[in-house]
Amino acid sequence: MLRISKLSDYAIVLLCEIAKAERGEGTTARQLAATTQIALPTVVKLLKMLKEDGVLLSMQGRNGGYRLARRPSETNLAVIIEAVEGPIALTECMSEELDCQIHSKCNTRPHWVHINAAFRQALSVVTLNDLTTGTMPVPVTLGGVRVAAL
Amino acid sequence: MLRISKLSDYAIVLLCEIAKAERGEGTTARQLAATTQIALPTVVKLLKMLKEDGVLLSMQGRNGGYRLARRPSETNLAVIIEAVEGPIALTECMSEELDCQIHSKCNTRPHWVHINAAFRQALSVVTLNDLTTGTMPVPVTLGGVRVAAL
DNA sequence: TTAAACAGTACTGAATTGGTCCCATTTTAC
DNA sequence: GTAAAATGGGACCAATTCAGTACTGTTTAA
Ligand code: FES
Ligand code: FES
Repeated sequence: MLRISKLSDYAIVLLCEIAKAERGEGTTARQLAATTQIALPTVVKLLKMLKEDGVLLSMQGRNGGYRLARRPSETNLAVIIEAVEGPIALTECMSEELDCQIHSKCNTRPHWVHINAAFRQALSVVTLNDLTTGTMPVPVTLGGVRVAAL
Repeated sequence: MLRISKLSDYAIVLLCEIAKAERGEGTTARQLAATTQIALPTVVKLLKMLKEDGVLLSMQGRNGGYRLARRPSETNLAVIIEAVEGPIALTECMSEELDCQIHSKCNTRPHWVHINAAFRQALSVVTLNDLTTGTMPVPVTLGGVRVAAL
């Protein structure tokens, strides 16, 4: 099927919510669970991951909570998805130094490197700011031909 | 992890092999299993899928086998992957008409449509011909900035 | 001192994926 | 005419990955 995981999807929703609340102050896991309808344990798990990867900052203790580590305009989808799912590597041989005996003399690898980069770039141009304010997508061209559908 | 499935990877390998053998004539599942080292039942399964989606033509009977339905230069990665994994839909709501209650007022959808299109395009510019002859990737630009890494 | 928050880790059940098996049908060689 | 070699079409099982839960500890401020 080739889709991003549910957890990544949730993470994006959570971060949008945090970005909105940012006008005031930090947000707690409990509040986020309430407003997004995502189960609290799941919210907690995701916020931990995002913190770990430097997307969020956390404050412990009584009046603690989470805040964005960077501005909404500097927090993009590629970073978010990588925080939840790990590095974007469309094929096995892109992430690990595997043997790859099947591809006899690998003509395919350079193409995958390229596809991988294009995909990551497409993700990275979309920021939290775009998602919360409704900015339109950046035009994309491939081989000189405009791509962006719709 | 966000990667294409092993089966898609195998399918690409198989098709490269068929494309190479095409100089002569069609190829059988048994031959492909032998040359690619992929287990015969798996090869059979994949060839069926590719046939079903119109990527391959099949001939039954004693001297039967498989051939490409179109020229190598007209058979691209997007089509191959879609034959094996189904339509490219990075988020759930892109394929099914689901309710999507979580995203309050969906600002995200247009961006996903865009990312999806960019990704599919990146896949579709790579053809079997490129993979077997070692053509270099087409340049990609995003918002005017050249992307293609390496 | 206590309550509310994050930190870390381990575990379980569900869903998807990868891989196998079986039998039917078609075609050709002998 | 018959047997062999190929595809056609299911159903099926095993292994991995993913999603979700639970528990226990640490920090901070009222
Ligand atoms: S896929 Fe890794 S070398 Fe070909
Ligand atoms: S993701 Fe489907 S409408 Fe937002």
